[in-house]
This record gives sequence, structure tokens and C-alpha cells, in this order.
Amino acid sequence: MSFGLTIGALARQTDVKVATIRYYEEIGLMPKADRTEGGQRRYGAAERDRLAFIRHARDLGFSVEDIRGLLALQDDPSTPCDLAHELAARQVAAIERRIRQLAVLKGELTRIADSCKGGRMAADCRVIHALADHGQCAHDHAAHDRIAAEPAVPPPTRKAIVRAAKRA
Amino acid sequence: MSFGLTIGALARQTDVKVATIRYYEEIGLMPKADRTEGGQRRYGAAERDRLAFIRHARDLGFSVEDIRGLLALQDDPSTPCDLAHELAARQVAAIERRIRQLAVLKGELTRIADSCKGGRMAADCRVIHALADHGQCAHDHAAHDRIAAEPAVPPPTRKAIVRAAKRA
DNA sequence: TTGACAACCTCAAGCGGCTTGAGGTTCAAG
DNA sequence: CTTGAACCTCAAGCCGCTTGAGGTTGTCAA
Repeated sequence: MSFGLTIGALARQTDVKVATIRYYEEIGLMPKADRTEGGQRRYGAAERDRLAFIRHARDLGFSVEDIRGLLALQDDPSTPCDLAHELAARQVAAIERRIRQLAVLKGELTRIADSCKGGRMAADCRVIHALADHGQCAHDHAAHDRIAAEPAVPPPTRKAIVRAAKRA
Repeated sequence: MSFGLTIGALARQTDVKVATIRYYEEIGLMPKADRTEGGQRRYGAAERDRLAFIRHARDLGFSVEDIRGLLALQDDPSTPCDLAHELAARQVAAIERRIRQLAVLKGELTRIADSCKGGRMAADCRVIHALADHGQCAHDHAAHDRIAAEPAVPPPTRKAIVRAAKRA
């Protein structure tokens, strides 16, 4: 089964950095790896697949906590997959919100920048003035919601997770 | 000039949290505030305007470091405003990139979620399988560039800034 | 067998941009 | 004069890693 992949080889295959793999082990996303006598990690196909799954889900914008849930599903394939759909749907909705927001911001910024073509002094610069006065804006805008969906159940703190992972 | 605004009143007027205002003072975005005899902060119109400027620029997605540059321009209105335009243009470009990425992600996720309508077991769930296998994806996707533009000159570390602000 | 050297190891701290909390002090109204 | 909301400082926490120091292992050629 095991190919005896080193952590570096695994990193190359999955395009996940070495330090990140160790981090995933620390927080319990990846299992504790087998070790050589000298203490170096060695991985097999199952670990590679799991890491690829994580990588892909991260690329799609899922939070680490979301991924914990998705991995639990994958680990126990007899449970219903409604959770996976709910997470996916929330993620799509969050992405849509974010796209709409960004479109508004882009319009605002473009309008501001176009209204003053540079080369003049800051005192007369429309960019500066527009930033100083939100009243000039065509829309309300607030850029800072996050993409990740908020979990229905308040999750354990990160410190708690790291600690739990260390105990286990 | 000074209305003698308390930090709480300023927070309400600008929609910036009290703790955030103190943080901005710590990192030197806001000047050290005047204090009452008892040591409480009091603000005037100039500070309110500056904070509104910061708030607005943050809403538009500018990083704190970008804002430092924009504020310096505002503080010295005889300098040319090319920097402001460059920052604005970079920000627009970054937003466009981000929107394109998110559109790809959304398409991918929607396709995945639609291909399996829930209610079944995780073993057969397309969402789970699609996450496990990037080969099923219609596009490459990597969600994790940031919106903020990278500065041309490597900036001082954050710690250094906080320390410098404390010395001053 | 040995020596070089890349790749590995752990542990601690850093990044942005705030937020939260503990534990204490000030201020304005009644 | 007393209440109590609002203020103060300082430290630590949040996410999801990344970086760095300082030391050890594994592999290859000479």
C-alpha cells in the first residue's frame, strides 16, 4: 500500500507546502504520519488522497472547519450527505454575495479614478476627495464580510482544537 | 474647533468600533488623541474626518499600508497625486481578478452540487467525490490570492511599525 | 567507509487587521 | 454622593498558514 512518500514528495504531488502538511497534522486534519526509525514522516496513497481532498476543498473556499465535516462524511460513507450539500450551497451563496459586493466596489473605484486623470496636486485630486467623503458614492458599500459561511453550531476554539489534537 | 467628542461618540459617527479606533492610534494611522485630565480621549472634527477617510478606504478594499500612503498624500496636498491613482488602479485590477476567480469557483461548486440532489449516502455523493478528485473539474481554480495589491517596495514589518509608533 | 549536502525535524514567533477579556478608573446624571 | 455606563491599559486570541533558528537524518558519490 504505502509508497513510502517523504513529506517533500507528498508536497510536490499535492502542491501543498511541507510546512502546511505538518500544520494540518497538528490541527488534526491529517492523521499522525508513520515515521521512519529516524523520525521522518512517510506517507502512502491514502494520505495523499486525503491531502488532495483537503487542498481541493480549500481551493473552493471551504474553511478548515467545513473540511473537517466533509472529511468526517468521507470517512463514514454510510451517513447521509445532506451536510455536504448544505455546506456547498452555503458556499455558493457566500461567493455570490461576495461577487456582488466586489462589483459595486469596482464600479465605485473606477468612477473615482476616471474622474481625475492624474498629474495634478493631491489637493485637487478627486481620488483623495472621494475617499474623504463617502457622500459622493453612488452606493453603500462594505467590503468586509468573509467568504466562509458561518457554522450553525459555535465551533470549539482553535486553541482547544490544537490542544485536543496534541492530547490525542 | 474641537467638539470634544468621546471615543464612543466618534465610533458612532464613523461606524468604526471603539477598539478599532484605539488600534489605529496604536499603529499610527490615527494621531495620538488629546486626553482629558483623567486620561480619556477626546476628538475634534479633523480626527473625525480622518477616521471617516480611513473607514471609507478600508471599505473599498485598500490595505492599511495603502491607506498610510493615501493619508500622507492628504496631509501634504502639494505633492502630485499619481500614487493615489496607481493605488486605485491596482485595487481595481485586483478586484477584477478576484471576481473572475470567484466566478469560476461558483461555477464549479454549482455544477458539483447540482449533480447530486442529496438524500443519499455519502459513499455515493457527488459532492464528496468531486472534492476528492480535481480531475473532474472543468477549470483550474485557486482561490487564495488576496485582494490587496502587493506594494512595490517591501514594507517594514508590522511589529516594527507598532514599535516605531510607540517610540514616537 | 566516509563526507557532503539536501531534506528532514521541532519549537517559537510572525503575518494582517482587528477582537475579546480581565481588571481597573473616570465622568455625568440623579 | 452614589451609581453605572463608558472609558482606560495590557495581554491574548482569531484564521490559516509561513518563516526562521538550530539541530538531525538519509542518500549518494568518492
